[in-house]
Amino acid sequence: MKVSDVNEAYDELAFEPHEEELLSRVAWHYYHDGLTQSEIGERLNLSRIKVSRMLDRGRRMGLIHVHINSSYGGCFALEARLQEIYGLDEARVIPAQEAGNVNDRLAEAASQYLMGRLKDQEMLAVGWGATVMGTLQRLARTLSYRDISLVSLTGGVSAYIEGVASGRSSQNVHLIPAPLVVSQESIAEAIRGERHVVEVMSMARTANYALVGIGAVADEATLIASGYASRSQFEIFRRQGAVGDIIGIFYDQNGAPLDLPFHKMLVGLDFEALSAIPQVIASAGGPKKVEAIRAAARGGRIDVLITDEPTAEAILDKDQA
Amino acid sequence: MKVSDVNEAYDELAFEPHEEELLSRVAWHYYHDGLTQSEIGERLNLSRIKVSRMLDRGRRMGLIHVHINSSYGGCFALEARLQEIYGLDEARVIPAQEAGNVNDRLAEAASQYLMGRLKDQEMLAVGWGATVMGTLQRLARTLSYRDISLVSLTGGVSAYIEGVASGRSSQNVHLIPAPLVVSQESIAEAIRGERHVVEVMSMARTANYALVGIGAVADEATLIASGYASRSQFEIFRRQGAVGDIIGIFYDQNGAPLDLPFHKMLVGLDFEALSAIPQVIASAGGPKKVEAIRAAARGGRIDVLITDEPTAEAILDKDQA
DNA sequence: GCTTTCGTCGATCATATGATCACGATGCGC
DNA sequence: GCGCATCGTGATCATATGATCGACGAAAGC
Repeated sequence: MKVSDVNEAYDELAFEPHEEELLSRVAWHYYHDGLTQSEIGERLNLSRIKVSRMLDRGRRMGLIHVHINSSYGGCFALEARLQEIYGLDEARVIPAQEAGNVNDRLAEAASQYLMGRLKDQEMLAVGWGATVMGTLQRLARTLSYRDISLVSLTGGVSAYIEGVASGRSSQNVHLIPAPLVVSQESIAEAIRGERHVVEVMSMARTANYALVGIGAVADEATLIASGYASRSQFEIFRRQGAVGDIIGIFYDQNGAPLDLPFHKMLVGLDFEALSAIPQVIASAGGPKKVEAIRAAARGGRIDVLITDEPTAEAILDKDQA
Repeated sequence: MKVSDVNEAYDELAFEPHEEELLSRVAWHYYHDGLTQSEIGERLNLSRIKVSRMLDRGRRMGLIHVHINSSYGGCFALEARLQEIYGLDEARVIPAQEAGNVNDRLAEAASQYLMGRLKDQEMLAVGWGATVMGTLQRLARTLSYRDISLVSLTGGVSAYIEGVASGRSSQNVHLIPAPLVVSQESIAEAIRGERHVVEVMSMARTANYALVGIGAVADEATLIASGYASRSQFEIFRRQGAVGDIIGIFYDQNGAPLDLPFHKMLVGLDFEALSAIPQVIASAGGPKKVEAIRAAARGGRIDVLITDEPTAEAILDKDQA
């Protein structure tokens, strides 16, 4: 009775500034002093439930702001927007940072992500690319302790996967024993018809996860550096509307695969098969890849994107319109 | 089994940057997205209890910072320090603000404080001063609805309390029917011996709260403005070490009352009687009063201090040494 | 090499929190 | 002036949280 009287009188005269003071005081006690809501209520002659409601209002009105004191802080908002706009299962954005190679840090992030996600008995299909290689190297230690199978999505993977797989029972590693690209369509067809290749490829279709890189249609592309394609080919691809590639398959700005002779010379899965894998994880970053990543995301080519902060911002900027 | 395996592998490679990322992510989900700890645990393959511990660590390490978006935000830290340093029961600091008279805002804060604190059947003793008057005016509406008794600590109060008390049953208001100061010691003694005065003063001793102002020993003092004292008297008080007054009693920088002839001409309670009241609430602010407030607080003359932000800062600055 | 100590883990339980409900007051429109 | 709607309140209960405990595993020391 007394208490309610007090509160009545209190509220009767409660105008805005006082309201704000009380709210701030409650918030201060709660967040700064670490008092419980009951303790605050006792002190300020408020019911516990009222304190709870005030805190709720304070949070919703933005009076109480929680800042995460970390370079990652700003990244999570980007992740949320990437997930929402492109319908991704998950996005990981690593903070901008001068020190350190971006690709190394992306590989690190990708391996962290996979380590937390891979369960025993599961199978990981890997594509082709520099970031994928880096990720696998970092994953090697974990994989060797665990019952995880590796399978390649394309040819040309053996070059870097063998070192990674060394020391572990080879029965869990299944590679397509061929290059990524061959010189003639007929040869590609022949290789794709090989029993062992067929087996590996059908196994790849059963993988739980696919880890792929995203390539830009730029002269610095790994495909060119490694001799699988030439600059003039890239120039042609670009004129046909190519903005990027995943496992050697070039796609347009909507993420739709192009109809290129080059694709017929690839040894590996096609987009349809790739999409059938439950979760396609792409790790890529850098200014040149912005358009390639955006198109892949828009086209639903990937389920999980791991990139860096400036790239994420650039991608989202383009979709503001 | 599987989950623990994952966690083991996870932690095995857990080095600092990854640690920070995970912590930030947990904090983001918790504070920004409003997920429960269990939900976060599911998503990130962590046990609920571990999420709880990470949040705890994040808070203690300062990774998670809660900001209260209000001008009051900075005041609470000052309040806490005032309470700690001077052993006050409570301190209230109102934010710095250009608009509005400081004394009005102090009176407002004091009345808010009292409204929240006064219970039915309780008695409030009031001293003399401009801020006290303002506070009572604001309290009037509340008091008239409630069973709160008013009593004066000194003479001279009737001048402003009558308007406040108008309309309510006078039986709850007990004033000393005399001026604050008289011209001769003998007159003061005579008044203090009057039956009615004795009664009111003994009633004042039983009050639950005392509300007083703090006066500076400066030419602008209300005591001078109202003709109770002269500038030359103040000059003498100052030379004797006076830094301020409460209910007409001047004290030195340690809050100890001085032995002045002036005190013998006062009609009201002395410091000893004042201190016997459970809670002495002082409301005062402004640059001139810094030293007066500080001395009163140091000397334990008051239990609750209501002041403004710049004054609180100035007071505390002086005690940094 | 074995033990000891430390730190971390998850299980359990007490507590803190917030969702829901029903009530009473206030203010509005008829 | 009288319902009616709306809001804010506290009571009750389900859930979320964090404190405590024992156990395990890793690193350090004998």
